[in-house]
Amino acid sequence: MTNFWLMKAEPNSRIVKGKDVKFSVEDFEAVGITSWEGVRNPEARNLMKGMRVGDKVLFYHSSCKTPGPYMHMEILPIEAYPDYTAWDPKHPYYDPKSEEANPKWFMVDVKFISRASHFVPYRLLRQIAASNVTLPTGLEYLGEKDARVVKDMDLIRRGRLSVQRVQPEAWDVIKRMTEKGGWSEEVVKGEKDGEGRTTIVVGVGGKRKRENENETKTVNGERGRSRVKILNR
DNA sequence: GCCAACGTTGGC
DNA sequence: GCCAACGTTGGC
Repeated sequence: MTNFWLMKAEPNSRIVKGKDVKFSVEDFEAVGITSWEGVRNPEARNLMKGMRVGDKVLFYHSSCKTPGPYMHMEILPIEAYPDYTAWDPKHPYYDPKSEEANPKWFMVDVKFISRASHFVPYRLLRQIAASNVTLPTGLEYLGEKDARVVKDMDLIRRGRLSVQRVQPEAWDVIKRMTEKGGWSEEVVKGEKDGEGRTTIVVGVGGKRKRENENETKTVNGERGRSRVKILNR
């Protein structure tokens, strides 16, 4: 049975021990196949150990201007194997506690399959998770159940793990969103208003300039208790 | 740069 | 085994 996952990578340059740890969706597409080294969290490692041939994975852009998942990559026919970068003192991912005789960290190989037609911003997923009744304009093809599925994602509930399990229902929602879109990618951005709340502007069909086709939604800044207020303008 | 969430470390 | 201090993650 196919299982679904999410794995995070950083698309922006960041120098660790003189080496750039950047790995964007463009980098991934260019290289095609890569080992997923550098995971240094026990829970994330254990999840990788449970990955099987053909499992599907969302490739997630993290620590960047517009974070979010891309479709999709696949686990190659090989079990998790020791992450040898942990043994190299000069490597950014060196961990003196991992010995060759008794490796602490493991990795899998993944293959690039395809990029999303519509990139799904994390902020949009948060907005969907926060909207109890009204889904953002342009996303009418999603139902209340879909919103609940998004709300239940580890990505929303926990956030901080770099390898996560994705429920089949959540995979289905993300997949539909990447196929259908309905929002304007360059427009989905968070802005603080005067009261410190985050304002999320969702453009419809890329018509950002036509004011009356847009809605402005204000999400209460408090974590975990988001409320959506529609301020038509 | 800020900071909340959460994991790890180490003294006891 | 407790828990305070500290470090990391990652969206904002």
